[in-house]
Amino acid sequence: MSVSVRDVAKKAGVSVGTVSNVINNPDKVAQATVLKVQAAIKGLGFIRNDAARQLRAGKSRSIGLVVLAVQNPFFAEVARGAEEAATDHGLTVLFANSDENEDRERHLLVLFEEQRVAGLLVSPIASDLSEITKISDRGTPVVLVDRESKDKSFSSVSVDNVAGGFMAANHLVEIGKKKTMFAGGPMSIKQIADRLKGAKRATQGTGVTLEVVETKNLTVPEGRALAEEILSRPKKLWPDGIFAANDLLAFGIMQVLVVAPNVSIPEDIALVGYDDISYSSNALISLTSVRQPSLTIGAKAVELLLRADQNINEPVGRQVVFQPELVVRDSTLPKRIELIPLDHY
Amino acid sequence: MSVSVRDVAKKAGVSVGTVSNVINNPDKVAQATVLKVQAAIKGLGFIRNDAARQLRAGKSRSIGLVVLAVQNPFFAEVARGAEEAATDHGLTVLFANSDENEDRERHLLVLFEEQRVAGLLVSPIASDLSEITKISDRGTPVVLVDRESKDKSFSSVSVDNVAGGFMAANHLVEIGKKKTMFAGGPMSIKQIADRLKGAKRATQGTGVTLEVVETKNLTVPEGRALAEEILSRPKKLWPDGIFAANDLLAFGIMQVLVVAPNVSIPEDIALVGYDDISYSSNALISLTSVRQPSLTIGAKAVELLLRADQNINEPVGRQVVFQPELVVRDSTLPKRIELIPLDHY
DNA sequence: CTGTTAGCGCGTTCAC
DNA sequence: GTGAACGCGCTAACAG
Repeated sequence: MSVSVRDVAKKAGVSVGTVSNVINNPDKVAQATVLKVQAAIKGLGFIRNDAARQLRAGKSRSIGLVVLAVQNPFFAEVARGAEEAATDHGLTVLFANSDENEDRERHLLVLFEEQRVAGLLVSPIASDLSEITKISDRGTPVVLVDRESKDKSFSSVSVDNVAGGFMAANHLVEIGKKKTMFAGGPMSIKQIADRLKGAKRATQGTGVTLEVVETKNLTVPEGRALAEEILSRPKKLWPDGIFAANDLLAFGIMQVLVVAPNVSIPEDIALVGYDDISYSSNALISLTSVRQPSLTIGAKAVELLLRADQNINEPVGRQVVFQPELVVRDSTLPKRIELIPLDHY
Repeated sequence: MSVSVRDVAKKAGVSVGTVSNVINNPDKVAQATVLKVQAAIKGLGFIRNDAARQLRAGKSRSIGLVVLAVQNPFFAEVARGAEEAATDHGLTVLFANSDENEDRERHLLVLFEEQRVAGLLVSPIASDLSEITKISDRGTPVVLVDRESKDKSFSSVSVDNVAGGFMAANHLVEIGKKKTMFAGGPMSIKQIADRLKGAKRATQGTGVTLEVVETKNLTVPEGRALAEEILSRPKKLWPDGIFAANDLLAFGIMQVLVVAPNVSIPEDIALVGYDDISYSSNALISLTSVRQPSLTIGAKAVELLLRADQNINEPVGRQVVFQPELVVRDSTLPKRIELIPLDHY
């Protein structure tokens, strides 16, 4: 089979203990011996067996990340952030996709627990956290991502969607819009409902109206259908500012409005999206959007994980809630300093 | 620490061997004993230690996938395909991101090799495959993804970019276009150069001209700039069909053409993209594009991996080259049966 | 059918 | 600064 420390020891003419020390505590070994052993390692192509190492250590140096969908740009960035933070601590992040499937999620959690990962970052599907509670009780630190833990039994990192909704709608108010619209749905998704709540708060008592349109989903075609419905109304019933609950929806709306002969963005209708996915800055009319600090979320989650690890006796988790940020672009404010477009793909 | 088979054995009043058999060979154990042991496992919250299991087995049940960028929709789908195929064989896929960074790639490969993964799927950055050759020589099966192995020493799964380029350009010829344009770059990327080669082959000898514009990159802004350059020409110098080397570039072109007052798509200018990313079907004018069978690529890669595993003595790898597929939409053919839009995000 | 036991490859004692 | 021996948790082989 593959070469082991014993083979290396034999070739270098030393004992296995010395080989181990060369790898893990080079300071404790004479320089000449170190070189001899390293040469043997290279020559034999020795790769240490992590299973054996873990078995001895009792823990691995990887952390598991279970997300709903890797293709979602938000989670992709969270993963990136987590990866960077983990690397700083000598850890590696292993991704897995739950695909919004509870069985898959369960399976992956077991898998990671069997691997005795140093910690688990989870954006859970189910509202029922009992499985995850058990894992945590058994000693694997868990941090919830993009979701708060009601009973504070876990640490969590999330974003304030009410604040994000407020920012978006408030921006429309500030640029002088009077008849605004919130578009998004389904309202059963807590994040969406929160964004609406924020929007209502921003318009309340300002004399600005807020028409609420609940959509079936948050896709481009849905946005396009909505925009067509709006254009079919008499012009006096048009909103003058639309807050779409995510960027895809906003793109759909924009596509239709851009080619309509008698509408201009943002003069007639201003448009705000949510998520700030990379396409936002690349749209024909660059889209004002609410940006979630996804990289930071990932990094913070890792940090909480490590903290939990050191300080197991901490009775309750820390709930970190980030504030989103409004990124103003042409769809609400035409005259501005040109930003350098992001080169994503 | 965590509960072990010994604890379970004690609680169930049996020996560790029996516990192991209950987990791995339930048929060999009396029904009553099985139930007793399972109850103990549940009661104690026993989770088997995979490190120990692997140490014994010599191999893990996961396969490693190293891609250039998870956020790239193409790789995201390859990953999905690999995941599904792996699941069918009781394996799990662990992703990691090389981020187009050679050091990171090297690091990840070592990590996976230390884990003694059952196999490795890699879309390598460097043209130098010597590192990967070493890994393969040491016994970990490797399959190259989206890249052919020149010397046939590995198995690989890739897509025929020449054929894809041919399809795209040939489609423009078939719908009666006479002055076509290829846009894309840099040509140092082999995939792009191949697409151009195919496009040339399709136009050659047909009387249709092919103007080649090498772009700096494949982004939306680059496409927009190109479209503006075209519009600034006298109309007689406009191309009547454009083949963009990827969808993002095509979107940029489309955005500008759509709002230009004196151009209509596809009558004046038809547009073909490449990759068929999910946004393609959602564009204002849905985009004709060349689709790579990304799911299938991932699945096939896993299959080759398993085959290599069984049949180590096979001297050379199998090179599987898939043919892409042209998906015709409104940007080249306005009147067609309406397709149901994809609901991605 | 069940119990006992020997390693898998490594890191970590301790003696030297 | 070095080497020999033990054990992490599990599985497989064999003995009962």
